[in-house]
Amino acid sequence: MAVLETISSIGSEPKHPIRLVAHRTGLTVDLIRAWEKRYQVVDPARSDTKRRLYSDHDIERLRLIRIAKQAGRRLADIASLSLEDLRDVVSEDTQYSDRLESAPVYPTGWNPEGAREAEQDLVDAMMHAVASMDQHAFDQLLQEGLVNQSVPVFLQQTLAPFLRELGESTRRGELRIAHEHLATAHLRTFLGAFRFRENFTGHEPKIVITTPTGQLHELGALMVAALVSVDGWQPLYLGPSTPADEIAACAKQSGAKAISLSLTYPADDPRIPTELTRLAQQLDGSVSVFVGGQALHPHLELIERLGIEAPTSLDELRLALQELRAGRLTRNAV
Amino acid sequence: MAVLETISSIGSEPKHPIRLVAHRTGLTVDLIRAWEKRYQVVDPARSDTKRRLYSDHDIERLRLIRIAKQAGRRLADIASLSLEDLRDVVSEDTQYSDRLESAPVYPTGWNPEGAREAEQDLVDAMMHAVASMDQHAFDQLLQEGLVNQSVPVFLQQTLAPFLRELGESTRRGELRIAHEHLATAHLRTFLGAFRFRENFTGHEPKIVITTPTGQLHELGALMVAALVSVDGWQPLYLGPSTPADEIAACAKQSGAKAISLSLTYPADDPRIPTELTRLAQQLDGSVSVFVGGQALHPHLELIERLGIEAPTSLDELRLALQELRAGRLTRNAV
DNA sequence: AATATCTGGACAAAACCCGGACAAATTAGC
DNA sequence: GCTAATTTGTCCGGGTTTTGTCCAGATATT
Repeated sequence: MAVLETISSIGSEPKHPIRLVAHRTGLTVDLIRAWEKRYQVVDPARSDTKRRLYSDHDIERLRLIRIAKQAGRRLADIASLSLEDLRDVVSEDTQYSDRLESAPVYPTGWNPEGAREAEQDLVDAMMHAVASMDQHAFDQLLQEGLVNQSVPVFLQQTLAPFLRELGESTRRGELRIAHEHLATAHLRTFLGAFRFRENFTGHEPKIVITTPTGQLHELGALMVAALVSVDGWQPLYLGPSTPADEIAACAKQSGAKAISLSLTYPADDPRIPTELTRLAQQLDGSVSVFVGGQALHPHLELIERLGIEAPTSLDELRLALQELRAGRLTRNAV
Repeated sequence: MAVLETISSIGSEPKHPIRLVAHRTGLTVDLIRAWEKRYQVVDPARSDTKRRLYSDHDIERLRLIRIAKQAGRRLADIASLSLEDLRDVVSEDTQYSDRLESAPVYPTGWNPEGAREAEQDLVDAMMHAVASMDQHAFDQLLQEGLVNQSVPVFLQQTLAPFLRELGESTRRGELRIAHEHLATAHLRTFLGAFRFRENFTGHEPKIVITTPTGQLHELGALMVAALVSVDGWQPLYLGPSTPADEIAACAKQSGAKAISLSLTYPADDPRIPTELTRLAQQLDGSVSVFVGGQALHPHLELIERLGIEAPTSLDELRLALQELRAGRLTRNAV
C-alpha cells in the first residue's frame, strides 16, 4: 500500500486538517467524522494531540464516496471498498454500465523502488498496445495507470511522457499516422470522461479551456480540464480552435474567473499573437488568462506584455489557480 | 488488484438499493414498487431490515421493460418475460421505430406523433441548455434521452435533429460559435463514451471509422461508431481528417472488414475525390467502404464508380453492415 | 480570548416499507 | 361514438431504518 508515495510529491503523506478536507470534498466536518464513527470510511492519522490528519488518498476516497452516494449507493455498501473498487463503482454509476473484467494486462507487480521504472513500463506497454492497434489493452492500461496514481500524477508522470513518445515515434516513422490517430482519438474520449468522475455542486468557479484559432491539438487543453476539475474548478471546455472573440464571449456569459489556452502546434502561426491580443483587449480584470504548451515560447514577450500568465508546468498552473481561487473568494466575501 | 468481481460483477448478487435503481433506470421509486406489487416484474432480495436489494439483472430488466413500454407495450404483456425475450421484444420494437406506422404490435392509442413531440421537446431543452451554457443540464438531458430510447433511436431521432438545429441556429446568429463549440466538445465526449457501454468479446468484426483529410467534423463519424458498436461491431475510431493511405493501412493491420467515412463539410474540398480514389486503390475486395454525410452528394458518381457504398441513412448503413456481417461470416467459414 | 477540533450522544430529516386510494389515460363493451 | 371497466402513474399516512446535523463539555491552536 505504501507504494507510490515515494514518487508523488502530492502523495499520501498525512497532512491535511479536517476543514480543508471538508472544503475540498464538499462535505461538512461533522459528516466526515460521522462517517468515520459509523462505518470507518477513512482512518486518518492523528497528530500528537489527537487531531485528524488526512492524506490525499483519504480525500480522494471521500470524494468518490460522495459521488457514489449521489448515485444512490448506501454508505454501508461502499464504506469498506478499496480505492480501486470505489473508482470502479463510481465509474459504473456515473457512466452507464462499464466493465473491466479481464485480468489487468499490466504485468509485473511493482515494488517501491521500481516505481519510476514501473511508470516507464506502463508507457512502454501503452506504446505497444497502440502499435498493435489493441484498443482494449490500451484502455486497460490507462485505467490501470489511473487506479494506481492520483489524477495529477497520472497526467504528468504517465500521460505526458506517453504523448511525447508517441509524437516522436510517429515523427521517426516507427509508427504510422494511423496509430497516432487511433491513440489520440481514444485519449480524447478517455480524458473527456474525466469530468464525470468529479462531483460538482454547481458552486465551483468556472474556467474556460480551449485552444486559439489554428491550434488543432486539443489533448493538452483536455489534460488541463481534467486536472483543474480535480481541484474544484468547473471547466467549460470548448474544444480546439476557438476564435478570441468567442472565448471572451464565453467567459463573459458564464462568469468564468479564468481562461486557459493550450498552444502546441504550429508555433509560428501568425494568428497566435493576433488572437492573444484580441482576447486580452476584450477582458477586464476579473478574468485571469493562462497559456501553456511548447508553442508559446516564441511569444513570451507579447504574453508578458498582455498580462497573461504562462506557468511552466501543470503543477505551476495548478498552484496558480488554487491561489487565484482563494484570493478571489476572499475578495468576493469583502 | 485481483478480485473486483465482487462489486462490479455482471452477475446477480443482490446489492443495489431502490434509489440507485431508480437513478439508473429513470423510473420513480414508487413506480418500481408498484410494478412489483401488481405484476411481480422483479422480485428483489431483502436486507435484514426488509429493504429491497436489486441485482444487476433486475436493473437491466427494468430498463428493458421501460423501453418496451415506451414503445407501446402493455405491462401485463411483458412483465413475466425472461431477459432474453425482453431483449428480443425491445430490439424488434426499435427496428420498426422510425418506419411502418401501422405495425400490428402497437395498441390503438399509440401515436408516433406524441413521441415525436416528446423528442422535439427534448431537443428544445437541449438547445436551451446550450444557449445558457449549462453543461450540467445538457448532460442530464442527454442521459435522459438515452434512458428513454434505445441507442439507435436516440441517435437518429434526437441527436441528429439537435445537431441540425444547432448548426442552423449558429448560422442564423442566434447562438455564438462559442455555444456550438461547447456543445460539440461535450458531445464528443458523450459519444466517445458509448464504446465502453458495450461488452466486447474480442471476436467482433472490426470497422475503421474516420473522416478523410480536410473533413474536420467528427460527430457524424462518432455517431456511426456508437451505432455499430451496438450491433456487435468493434469500431476502430481514428478521429477526423485521416489520410487515405493511413486509413488503408489501419484496415490492413487490424484486419477490418469495413470502413466508414463521414463527409460533412466542406463539400467542395478538392481533396475528397483524390482521397477516395486513393483509398479505393489500396483496398482489395475483403474490405467494404461506406460513406455518409451531406457532403457526399457532389461526388456520387465517383463513389459509385469506385464501388463505394453510400447508404442514405444511419438505418440503411446499419442494415448493410448486418448483411455484410452475416455474409462475411459464412464466407469465412467456407 | 477567539477559533478549531475532539468525543459522545441526541435529535431531526430523509429514505424506505406497506397498504390503500385516486385521477388520468387506455381499453372494452355496447 | 359513448359509457364502463381496466390499467397505470402518483400520492398519502403511519411506522421503521438510515443518515445528516447539532449540542456540550473538554482540549488545542492561533
